[in-house]
Amino acid sequence: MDAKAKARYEARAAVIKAMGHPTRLFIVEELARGERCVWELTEMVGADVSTISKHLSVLKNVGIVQDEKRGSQVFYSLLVPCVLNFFSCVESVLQSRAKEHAKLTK
Amino acid sequence: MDAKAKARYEARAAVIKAMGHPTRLFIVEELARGERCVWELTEMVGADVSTISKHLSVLKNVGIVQDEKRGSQVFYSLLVPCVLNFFSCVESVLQSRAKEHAKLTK
DNA sequence: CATTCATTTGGCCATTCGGCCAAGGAGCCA
DNA sequence: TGGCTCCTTGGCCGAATGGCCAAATGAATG
Repeated sequence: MDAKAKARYEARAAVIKAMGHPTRLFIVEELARGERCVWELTEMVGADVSTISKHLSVLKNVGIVQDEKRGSQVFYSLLVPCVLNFFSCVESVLQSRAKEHAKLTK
Repeated sequence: MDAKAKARYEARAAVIKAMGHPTRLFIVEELARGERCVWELTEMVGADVSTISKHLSVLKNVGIVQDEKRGSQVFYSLLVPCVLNFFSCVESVLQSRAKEHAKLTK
């Protein structure tokens, strides 16, 4: 694996990694329903505002969401909806794992 | 978000998180071509065998790959091929980011 | 049964992550 | 202007991650 290939895998991994956190996963799913401002998400998640803000900046930095300031509020929205496709695949991974587990405990 | 919902997001995030590492991403892509034993992957990646072995166990624990011992070697294979769908979406995230960047530097 | 080869596991260390709190803008309204 | 609300940033700290080396395990072969 040369340096160029390595950089490509790192860029890809960064995007996926950004989704690899329960709170950020929740945020992405919620933004799929429509734009939300920071305190709305904060209320839903039940964490500190600063925590949510940092999660949002992670998602923004990799290009999954975008922000728009309107008045005193900042509204976030999903920039790349195809990330939602992850969910169905993840579910099938979880199911296949459940199946494996059942097999082992048979 | 109640405890049950939280647990569901954690389980999902764990699967995605397992993909969120350049080396593991490479391994998944390579296993999509067919089964590989540990040292083959080790050679391709160019890291320590123990490192690769640990990456493989991460992927195995979340149910993305499976292992099969044959003789003195352990062959890994992709259990849930739909994870490959991630790649095209990740590419479009990267492209949308590139586009944003171009807009900013205009 | 000793040895060798393929892999996993444990330990250690540096780095990153994720959470909260506190402080710092930025816009709005009196 | 002063004070409010909304959000971001910096700092701190405990926990998790990722890498290597060294040691343990397990199978195959002499």
